[in-house]
Amino acid sequence: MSGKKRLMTIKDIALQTGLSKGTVDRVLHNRGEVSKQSYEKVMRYIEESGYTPNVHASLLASGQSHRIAALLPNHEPGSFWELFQNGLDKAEENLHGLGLSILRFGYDQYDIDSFRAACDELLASAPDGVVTAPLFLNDTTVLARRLQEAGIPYVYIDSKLEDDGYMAYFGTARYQSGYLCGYLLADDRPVNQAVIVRIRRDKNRLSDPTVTRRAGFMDFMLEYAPDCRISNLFIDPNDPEDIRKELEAFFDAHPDVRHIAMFNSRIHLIVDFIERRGLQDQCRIIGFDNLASNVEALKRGTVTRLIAQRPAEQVVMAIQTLSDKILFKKDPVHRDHYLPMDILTRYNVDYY
Amino acid sequence: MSGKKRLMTIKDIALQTGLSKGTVDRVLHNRGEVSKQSYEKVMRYIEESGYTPNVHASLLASGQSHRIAALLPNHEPGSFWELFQNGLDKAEENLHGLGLSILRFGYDQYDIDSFRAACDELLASAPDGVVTAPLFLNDTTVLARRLQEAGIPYVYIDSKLEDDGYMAYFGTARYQSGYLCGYLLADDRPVNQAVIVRIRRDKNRLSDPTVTRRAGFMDFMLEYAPDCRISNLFIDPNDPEDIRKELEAFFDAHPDVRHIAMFNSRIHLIVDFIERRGLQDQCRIIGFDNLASNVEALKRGTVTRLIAQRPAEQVVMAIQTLSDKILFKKDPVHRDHYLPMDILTRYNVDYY
DNA sequence: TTGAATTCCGTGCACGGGCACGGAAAATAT
DNA sequence: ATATTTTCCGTGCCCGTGCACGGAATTCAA
Repeated sequence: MSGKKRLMTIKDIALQTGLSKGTVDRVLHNRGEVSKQSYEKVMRYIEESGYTPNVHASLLASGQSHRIAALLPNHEPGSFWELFQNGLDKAEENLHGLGLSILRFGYDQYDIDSFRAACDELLASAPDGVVTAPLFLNDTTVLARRLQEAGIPYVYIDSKLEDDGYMAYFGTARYQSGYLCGYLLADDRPVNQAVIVRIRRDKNRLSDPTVTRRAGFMDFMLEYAPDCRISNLFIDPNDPEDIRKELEAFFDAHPDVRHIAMFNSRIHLIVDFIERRGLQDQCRIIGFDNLASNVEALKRGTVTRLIAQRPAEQVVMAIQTLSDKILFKKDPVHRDHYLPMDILTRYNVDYY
Repeated sequence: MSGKKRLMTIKDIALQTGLSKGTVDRVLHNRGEVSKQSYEKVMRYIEESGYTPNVHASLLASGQSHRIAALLPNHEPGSFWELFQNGLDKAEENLHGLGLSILRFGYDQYDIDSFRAACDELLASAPDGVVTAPLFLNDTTVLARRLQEAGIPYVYIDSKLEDDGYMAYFGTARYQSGYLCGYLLADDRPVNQAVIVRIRRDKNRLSDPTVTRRAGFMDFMLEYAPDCRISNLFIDPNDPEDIRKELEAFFDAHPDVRHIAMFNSRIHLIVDFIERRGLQDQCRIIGFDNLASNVEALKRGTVTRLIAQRPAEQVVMAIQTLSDKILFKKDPVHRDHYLPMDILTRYNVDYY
């Protein structure tokens, strides 16, 4: 039922080289206090015998439980960040029993002080690895520097900073996702008018992930439908009445617009209006991210396509990368990982 | 750097219950020779303390290296089955050092004798788990029975048999993928004529994975475009001349057909003809699976959409499931796993 | 030449759990 | 009552690696 092939051990190496396992161990871990000839004898034997240390024994002997910290915005139910929490849950399952646990640190994504507090908490907990999504650019840079100083590996998800110390990044290609959005919106048909619905922002210090998408979108349209008139419509996500009024005003003024795109995860905010006005069968509407409310609208047919970016998978892969590093000292082959942009329709969304 | 929180051990349980670790161990493994009251005392304590055995210690003490067998058709370069081999390679990385290895058994998918020989080889190697894609239905059933008798867990990928013994299945929903194919082909536009390109088969004993897809496709068309005339065109995949002739004859007879679908992975077989005839900009062509040659045609714009079914991921997840079972005795929560049907366009295919 | 510092290396315990062995206590037989 | 079986349980070694400790061999200083 189990393997006949007993793997090579440190003791075997010791026997073969005429040294003790203590010495072999010092060689394996570059811990010095070994003569040059002993060092080379061991190294040579290891090379040609292809010895691999037994992970279980190693972990058992050296490790207690390690901890990975996740620093993400608080996840209101049905929000974008909740999708990431699902990934955390899934990742935790796999870690269970490997002596790894996850510490979660949350903050209010609109309150920079709460973010700073969370950073302090995180550092105080002295984790063995960190996964985070950079929202506050400056303060995340500060955090990154402090993590580097402490020698704690950290992984970015969703978006990344260009500091030089992060171990890996998992996310999607922003520009290309906007380009794709244009492709799906136009869909090989002529488009004369389109509208982009945007969030009205007070100039806070948050990075705006949609600018790059918008750029990709505009470039596609420039190339494919240079004469298309593209309007920008601003709404307040927290004020349904404002949303209704803005949309109403817009569609009264532009009754022929049949193409709508939104570059954040809030496409669900406009479906109510669309359905009430009876536009759902005539409009082509593209949004991002598979929030429950977005998916509902997609299945009803009001939203035409959703572009999703595998948030849970980002988290799972990030944690996987960290645990490889922490437990097995394995470094990732690539640093930047651009995950697929999934195209969701009403007929395949159930399988995501 | 590492955890303060020392996890609970068997010794702790022994101390708390006033028994020895030997007894606790007997309880944990249902090995009998324990009085009812001792058994319950231990069980109760375990319940309320949430004890989890240390996987590493357990594996170190009990296990040598285990092996997982993969039984798949030989993978000619650029073929459908090569995508699965990529998954095997990826899975092998993760297993390295966990005391798990993969044994690969190949066979000629058109030669049932080679399949039988591979089965015998596989069984002779006495693996701890098996992953396979059922092509020869009857003979896979035989294999399944023999594996059950030997107590070896096995996982299906790509498609599954309805025997009761498999541990898990990873694949896509066939019918729905065909339905989706129809949706993408019609794409909210009226369709009067369409053609399905099929492989001319001699009646061999292979299961035909495309029948179910075809059913889904037809049902979609029936609902959405009941008046559409759908032709079936048969080609010999190994005879380029035959392909050319058949297509030519068809399009001479039906010059207005602009919608083409193919339910196997061979859509690349027809792109040559399409491009030579200059139809690429007028046709809507939907195919399956991201073979290199298919992806090329997609990026050139000849193929409109590809529906892919994550073959590598199927393998990775199957092996993951098996190793969880073998190493940690963890059973999968669900048995059947329907993976997403990815919609590939020229603008997102690079990220898969 | 002797003592001290340095370099190098072997021994042995620990990690947490699996499991064989043997022995004490209880139950049954004689 | 003792002998014999059965039931139950504790002890101790093993898995392969990490690492502290102490000691031998060598070098250097005096």
